[in-house]
Amino acid sequence: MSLQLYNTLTRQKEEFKPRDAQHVAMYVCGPNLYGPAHIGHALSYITFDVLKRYLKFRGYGVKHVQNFTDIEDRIIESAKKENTTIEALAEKYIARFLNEMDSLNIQRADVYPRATEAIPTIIKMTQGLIEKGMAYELDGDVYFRVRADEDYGKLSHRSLDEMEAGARVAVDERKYDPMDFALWKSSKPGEPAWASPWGPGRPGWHIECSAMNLNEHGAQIDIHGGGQDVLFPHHENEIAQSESYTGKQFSRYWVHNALLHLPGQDKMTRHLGGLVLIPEALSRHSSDAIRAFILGTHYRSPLAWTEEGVDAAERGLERLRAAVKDAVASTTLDGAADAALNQAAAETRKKFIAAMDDDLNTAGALGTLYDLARDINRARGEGASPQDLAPAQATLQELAGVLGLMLQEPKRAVSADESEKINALVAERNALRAAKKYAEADKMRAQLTEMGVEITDSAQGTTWRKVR
RNA sequence: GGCGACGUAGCCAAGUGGCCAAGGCAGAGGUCUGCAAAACCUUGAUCGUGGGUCCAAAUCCCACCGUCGCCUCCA
Repeated sequence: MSLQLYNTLTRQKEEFKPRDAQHVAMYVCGPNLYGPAHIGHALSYITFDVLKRYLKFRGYGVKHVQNFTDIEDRIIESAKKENTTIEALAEKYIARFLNEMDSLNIQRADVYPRATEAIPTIIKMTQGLIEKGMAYELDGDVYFRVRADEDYGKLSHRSLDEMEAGARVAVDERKYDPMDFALWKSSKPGEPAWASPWGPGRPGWHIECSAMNLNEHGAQIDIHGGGQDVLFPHHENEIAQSESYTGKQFSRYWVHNALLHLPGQDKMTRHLGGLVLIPEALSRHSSDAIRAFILGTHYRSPLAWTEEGVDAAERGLERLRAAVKDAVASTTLDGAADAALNQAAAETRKKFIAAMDDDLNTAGALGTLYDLARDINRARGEGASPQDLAPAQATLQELAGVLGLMLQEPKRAVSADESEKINALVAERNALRAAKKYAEADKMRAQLTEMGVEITDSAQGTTWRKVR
């Protein structure tokens, strides 16, 4: 079997075949930089991070391009509100965005082009579209002529007539068709502007992605991704522009993730409010837990963000983390038991791949990891040595890594002073235990718990960690 | 109005024609441990409702009920 991906263009799962058998050109729509990212963005970028990790796991080289939209009406608005420039605003949110994505263990894209750096290509494409009769100028604005594009609507599967019947947008009477959209917008005095054949202006919202794709990937790409909310009009318009300009099929596969919302509310999006920002989420949960929570549901199903849900994912993760810890027994399994464990690991790998091949069934894939974790933990209980467990543990760690899970104990930073103090208290308690003064020892446990220190006694001694 | 999705155990969620309907959380009982924690073992569902097709349906078809997304800026 090979990877099957749901393609929005054809509305079905298709076998994934990149143009080049070895390399995949992937473009994922990046954020508009008018404000901070939220966990809805996290969901989308985690989804495509897993897609990329899986493609690499399957042996492909991947060139991943993700844009930053750093010029757009809302950015101008936000800059005005914050009394700063669009450049400064963009820099601020780019730094913050990259930092937050790193915290979520999302691998960085290979290139992060910015709309403002693609202006020459944008102008070139706009001009080319005018020359082909696919676009027209009106008082310094340039519009794409949707009626000239015979397959306009093929991605979102709607016809112009249908859309116009239900249109909720105010109609600009100057345009040939109400659905014609701006490639170039003339700017008003005081607004950021670039020189163009049509006078000073700025790019429309959709053309930048077409231009950046052309710059970074060329005319054709394999995968174009984004949230379902940008399917229409953004991606529809991107196809229209790019294919009209190059005369070639733009992207072979279109992948869209469903949206995240809060219980009982609409999708999370910045202009509606009701946001959970990423630092807020990370202050309460590990990045593994956030990822496991998100990946526990298929990427094309909508997901309600709940603190309880993420907490549940965190508790489940503990078993996975326990499974990759060292064995302490000095004995070894007998040959049959050891072979059975290795067999279980091989089975897990197969099932994991089968699940991921099926349109990234991360929930199913995650399930196979829990099964393997149980096998490992059981073997450890039966006296497996570190050498016995190592191969299965390596498999678990590797497959978890495909989902971007690190399986490390979340630890709170502890100062040297504090550490010394805790060590002293733990030693004191152990002295009491050695003297069988258990009541007093338990009082000390309570005291440590009060301090946010969790202690664990075992035959090998007492370990502790700061949990809050 | 147009297009589309979904309804599986207390909660989350895989499975889309045929082995006992994955897995996680929570709950109950147990093993281990001075205690605790962890880990492990045991334990729960005729798959929204009503019809139909089929030797066989959670899985296909129809109807109904309910929830939701997109059609406007948005990951």
